[in-house]
Amino acid sequence: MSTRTINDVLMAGARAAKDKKGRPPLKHTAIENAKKEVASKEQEPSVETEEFNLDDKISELLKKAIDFKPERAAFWKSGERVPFILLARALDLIANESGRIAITEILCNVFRTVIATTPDDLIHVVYLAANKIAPAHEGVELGIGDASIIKALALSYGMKDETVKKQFNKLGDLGLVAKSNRSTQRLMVKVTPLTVVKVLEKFRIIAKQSGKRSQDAKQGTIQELLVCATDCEPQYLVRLLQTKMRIGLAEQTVLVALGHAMVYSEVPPVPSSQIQSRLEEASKIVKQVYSVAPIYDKIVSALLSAGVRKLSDTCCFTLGVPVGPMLAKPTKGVSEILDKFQDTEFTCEYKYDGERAQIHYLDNGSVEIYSRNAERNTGKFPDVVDSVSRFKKPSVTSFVLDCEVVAYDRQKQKILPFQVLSGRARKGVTLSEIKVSVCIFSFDILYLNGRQLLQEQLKVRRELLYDSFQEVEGEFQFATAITSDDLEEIQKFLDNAINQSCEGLIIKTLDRDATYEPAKRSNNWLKLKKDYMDSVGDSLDLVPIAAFHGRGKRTGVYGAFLLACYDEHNEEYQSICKIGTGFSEAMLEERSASLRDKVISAPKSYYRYGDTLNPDVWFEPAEVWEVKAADLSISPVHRAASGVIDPNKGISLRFPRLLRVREDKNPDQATCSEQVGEMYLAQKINHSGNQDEDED
DNA sequence: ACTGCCTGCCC
DNA sequence: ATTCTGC
DNA sequence: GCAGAATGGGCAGGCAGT
Repeated sequence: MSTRTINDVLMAGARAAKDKKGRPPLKHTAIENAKKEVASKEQEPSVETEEFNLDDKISELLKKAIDFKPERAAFWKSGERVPFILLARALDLIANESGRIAITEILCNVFRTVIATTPDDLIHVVYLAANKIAPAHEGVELGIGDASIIKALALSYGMKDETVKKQFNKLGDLGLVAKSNRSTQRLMVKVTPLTVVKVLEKFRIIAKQSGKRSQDAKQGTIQELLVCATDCEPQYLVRLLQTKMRIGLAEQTVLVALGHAMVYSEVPPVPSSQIQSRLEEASKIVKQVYSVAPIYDKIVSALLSAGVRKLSDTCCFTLGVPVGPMLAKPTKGVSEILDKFQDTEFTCEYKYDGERAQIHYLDNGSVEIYSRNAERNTGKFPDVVDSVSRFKKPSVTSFVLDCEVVAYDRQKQKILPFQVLSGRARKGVTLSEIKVSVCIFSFDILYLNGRQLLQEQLKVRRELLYDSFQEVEGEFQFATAITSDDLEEIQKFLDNAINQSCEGLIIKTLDRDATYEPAKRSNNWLKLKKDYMDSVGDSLDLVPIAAFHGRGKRTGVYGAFLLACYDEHNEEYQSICKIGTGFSEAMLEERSASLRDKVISAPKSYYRYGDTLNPDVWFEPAEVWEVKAADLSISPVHRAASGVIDPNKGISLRFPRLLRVREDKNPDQATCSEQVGEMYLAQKINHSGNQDEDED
């Protein structure tokens, strides 16, 4: 690193054009040339070739796909590495668009340009656009968060950490912090322009850096990138590092744009009469393929060599590679379910409170376990791996099971709370040192003995599941299920589920629209939890006593608040949770405005809270908000009802969200500590064996 | 060796 | 996880 | 209804500082 700096040779003209609209922008040579030159804003580089103006090139990306000509947008020679500035500028264009169609077209034009010039770089552009550095199951992580980026920015721009933090609070985005500080740097030394390959390479280096002084090393690598970054590059480098693009572009749109780009890149061109249907077909194919084969390297190389229509042949489900798990949509009650599944046969299953596990059993006898987010969890569950031989029938030679892994007390034959499961070690676990036993509750099968089952109806899949595996008490069980369309029966089943420490129900069609739809929240699966239902579940009246500055689209208002219950005995407010969801934008504005008048310079002496919380502002106790939660938990940081349940620890809320403001209540009428304690004890989950049946 | 902060990942 | 919002 | 972007509690594990 050290002496390299901003590439003014390349970008001065671009800035001139952007900053001062009246004046014609300067012209420039191609990048190869520019990087050999010593910078001088007025100078016309001496050697060779095509001149271009970056703004003109980039503005090509805004053209409708039909009118877009990749060669007009390209400003590097075919075969040369794609400059990162292409992507950064495209992201900047996308940031100014709100419609998904427009965003998709811009990205599609980027992909087409790369395909037409340097197809070898398409994979890198796709990775960066998707804001990934490797397939999820490979477990490659940057290990960089806001704190590290703040330090790196401070180092790069010669500022104090505190100054960066201040700007972060004001601007609500570290990318914008980078942007605003970059422009003050005008160092006149040559620099190598960033390429997409280089950026992705550095990101992967950051991921690999570990061990002693690795934080410094990572920050050094970030600095190397920032030093080479010009124009809007620092902003988007930082956003990529944060894994928060905040421009309305994410994976689904990348997949669509990629599919579209392949259609437009076909030779000979697709006749315009067919374009529309081919675009829809292509995006559908790419999305579908990605959901069963989430490896961009394979997809992109298959696309480039055989085209989008052959993608499904070349690139399909593989044992050992995680499939996107099917998800469910929230519903507010049994009647909504009957409504949605009117004339369709459906089944209800317990929704277990554990973690999703997709278990792959390969023909060679090896096992892989993947999380809901496609992380490889095999090393965390050696006990599950070990039990495969006990729960699979001998005829089974390969499978993929969809399950929930739940902490389980084998003595009492009872499900244990989620918090117990999360206490398990995660890396390099060996059978002998396991402290928390688990039971697998299986509810679906996606693959069996060489046969893919995704396209089969649930009725068929479930038969195969029941036939091919055997329950082993406390180790492997089938999810409890009933098939009924009777409202009361389902209601009762839901109550049973709750009584047996489950979260609620999952409801699924059996015959129609009952294929396995990877990674989609389809209407086929619904979830029903008590706390989704109006006037059911735990709701509390709590007092906002502090807040945190909002980020991104919440810049300028508070993004989250610290809530407290009231302890009448000690006349103090005890923190119980933070809250940041459930607010409409208008409501958040209102509450932020209202509470800004209640800001105090230090927390009240009668506030009890974890000292690691560190809110940005404290408030006078002034308002009462009704908040809903799924559960109450023993908290390591919050202080609510401290001493009531646990001598030292307080209670907190799981999944807190705002319901409404209680204009009718004063802060001292908030839910009190005793009530919080009672609510905690009332949870079925705490009845650890000695209480069989309560009420009705 | 202990502790606290940070990050990623479960929900 | 939950929730809201623009398209 | 999709896709994206705000935000929650809480845990283990890695690293830095003492």
